[in-house]
Amino acid sequence: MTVSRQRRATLPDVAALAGVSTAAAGRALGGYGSVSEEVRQRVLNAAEQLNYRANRLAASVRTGRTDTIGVVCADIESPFFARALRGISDVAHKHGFSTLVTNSDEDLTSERNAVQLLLDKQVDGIICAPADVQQVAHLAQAQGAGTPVVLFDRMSDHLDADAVIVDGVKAAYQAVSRLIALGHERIAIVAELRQPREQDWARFLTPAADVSPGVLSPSEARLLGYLRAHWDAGVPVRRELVRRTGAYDVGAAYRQMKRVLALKHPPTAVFLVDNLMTVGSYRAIRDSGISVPERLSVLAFDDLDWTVLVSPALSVIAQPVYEMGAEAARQLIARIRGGREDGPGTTVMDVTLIERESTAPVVRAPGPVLAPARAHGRRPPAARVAPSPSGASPGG
Amino acid sequence: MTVSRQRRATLPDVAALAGVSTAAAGRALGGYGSVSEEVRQRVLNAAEQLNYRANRLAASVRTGRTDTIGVVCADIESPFFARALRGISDVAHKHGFSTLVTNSDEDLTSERNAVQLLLDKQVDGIICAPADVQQVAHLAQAQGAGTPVVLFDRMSDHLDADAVIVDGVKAAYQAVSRLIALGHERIAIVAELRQPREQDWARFLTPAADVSPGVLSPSEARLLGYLRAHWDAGVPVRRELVRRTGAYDVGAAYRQMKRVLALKHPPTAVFLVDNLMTVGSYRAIRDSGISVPERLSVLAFDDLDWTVLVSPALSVIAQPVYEMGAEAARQLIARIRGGREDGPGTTVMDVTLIERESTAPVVRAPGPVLAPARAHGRRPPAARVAPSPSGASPGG
DNA sequence: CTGAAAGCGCTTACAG
DNA sequence: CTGAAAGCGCTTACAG
Repeated sequence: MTVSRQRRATLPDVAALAGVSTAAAGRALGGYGSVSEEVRQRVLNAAEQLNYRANRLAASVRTGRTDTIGVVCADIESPFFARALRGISDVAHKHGFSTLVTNSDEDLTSERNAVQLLLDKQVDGIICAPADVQQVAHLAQAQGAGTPVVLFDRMSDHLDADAVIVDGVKAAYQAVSRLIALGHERIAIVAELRQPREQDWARFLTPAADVSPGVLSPSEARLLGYLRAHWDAGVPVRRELVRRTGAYDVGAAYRQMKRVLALKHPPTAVFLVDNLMTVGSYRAIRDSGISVPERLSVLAFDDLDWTVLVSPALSVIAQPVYEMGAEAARQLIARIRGGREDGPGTTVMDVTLIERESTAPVVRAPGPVLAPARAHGRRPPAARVAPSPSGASPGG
Repeated sequence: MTVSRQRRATLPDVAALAGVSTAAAGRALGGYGSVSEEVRQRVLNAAEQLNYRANRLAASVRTGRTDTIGVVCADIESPFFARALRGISDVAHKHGFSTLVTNSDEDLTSERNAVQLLLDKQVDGIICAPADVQQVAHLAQAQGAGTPVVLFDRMSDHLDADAVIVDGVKAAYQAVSRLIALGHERIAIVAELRQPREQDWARFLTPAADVSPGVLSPSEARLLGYLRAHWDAGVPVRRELVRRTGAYDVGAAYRQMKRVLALKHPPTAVFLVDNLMTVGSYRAIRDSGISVPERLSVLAFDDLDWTVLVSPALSVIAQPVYEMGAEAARQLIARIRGGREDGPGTTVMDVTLIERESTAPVVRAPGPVLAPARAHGRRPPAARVAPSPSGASPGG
């Protein structure tokens, strides 16, 4: 079954049928310049008859605008970016822009290629969640060539651009402080922390250190908040409770969580730093048969579909993900339109700590912490005890 | 801080610097036609010096190709489409195509606009999950204008196009038959079923009816499989157990599930037809405090991150989502490249029934089915009993 | 292999 | 308001 591919009608076709010049036809259809009502009607009729649709590419070549926003996600499959994307595209559409979405998979080379592709396709501006906050020369170059850039979820000291973020340090600080207030002193953290940067951790360990958020990846920021919450509460940080996966990888999170639970002195609480870490770690917790929150309090970054479906429901730090995307789009469009005279700025959005059922006051563990797998959630709840007054960690 | 926007170098700029014609420069950089090695080098050097990047838009205007695939998702936020999108874009990139992603939100008007936008942007082909399998004239028109279309997740008798789908009738039949084999006779189903089509259901109710999959939406296909499994097993279909939400809406699924659980003769099993229905319904089940699988077996369509995180782990019908996306992209690219002589065809992918912990043999319910909310998962497991030999539904 | 010219389908000054 | 012409930045026949 062969479909006859009749050539698409072009502007000259319409103009000829309407008996006017191409220029007039373009003006009538494109909403620029001025035309008499009579010509407009003739052209509109002709266009309809020919089923005419303007070739936006051709127009873009001429005008230099594409009415398109390029987006570089770090992981398009994660609920975080999926939701943010919706915020971005809702705002974009409202303003007559479409979005061209790419994915870096947290890989710098992929990100550079993605940015290049967007630039080649002449997007009017770029929203990017940079894979590496230290390596952003390609973004600076885009800016230099006249394509505005808005950073999303991560900011960088090496780029003078608008950014829409959450204060990861503060959010983690709030989360971990809450756990400490519940009496926990052995709090594990599972985080990506791609770059080891152990030397920087040492620097972070100096309470007075002034660390710019623009040199921290999201997971580093959250680690810093974790550390600061400990210092401020006078709770020592246990190195073995800080678990680095090295990548945004569910399996790695699973393994790190398993490992930390198998310690002679296991944690009584855990802070999971993003949704991938949460999925992997939570699976490990479930497989280990540890009862939550009796033996282990769990607090996770990012609210997800399923956080209320598990038993007990997960306590979380919720980010305003949709709104973050929407705001990034708004800022970018303002730059594209040239309506902003001010220099680049950073917009910090607020998070919300939602306490559900997975966090509870610490309880003295009398026996072994491991229980048979699958028994999880079927045992009677352990008696809840007030936080132990002393700061001593439970005896081995 | 003003960034100096120096004009981007163009092909004539490069040609001038290299001391050759624009045509030669284009050939050297574009990989078409032939150039001497010496010219190539001079041009490459010049391009590098000027930081030249070809304007792909301009090239597209000339060639009529954009190396871009348009995608119309029904819900970009759902894990199903997010994963499929990855399959699509992985294959697309491998073949030198990028993707332009739009979203219909299951709305026909949005879909028409999206398709129009993609066409205006001159995409080389379109992958679409049509919101309405009956209303696809806009897609036929795209095909007529020479833009190939591949249907994804849903096929239509009204469009002669390639399609990549799962056999929803068969998959649901398999799922529900399994529940029946476990002794369940009161099996609820929660499904979108936007159009009431009650008259068609009546037709479906005739076992012999030959229903073409191309006239069914995914949820209708799954309903049909549900019905057929009942007939073939000689189990009567209870109208009150067929719950229609009318939209892909988590809240509506929650309400329908609540309602069916509140029936005097509640179901002993439930089949959840897609991931949104599952999230909403599962929340209702949890809030109702019904113990799974003791009082209610749960079987859901689509495997998700969290299906193994809840207690008990959910039994599911898993679709090969990534592979479905990849295959759709492969087929579309083959059409674009013109390498296919055969007519359009439908590719049906296999699903897998994964039995985990949420499905079990039916048990006679001695007392009331409702238990206090939140008690869920904390009670000792009910004794498991073999399926009752008679087909009688439990007494009220 | 190479270049001058035309052309893709639009929009934009520029006269009238 | 209207049209003839030039131009956006490429690629494509067409001669040489």
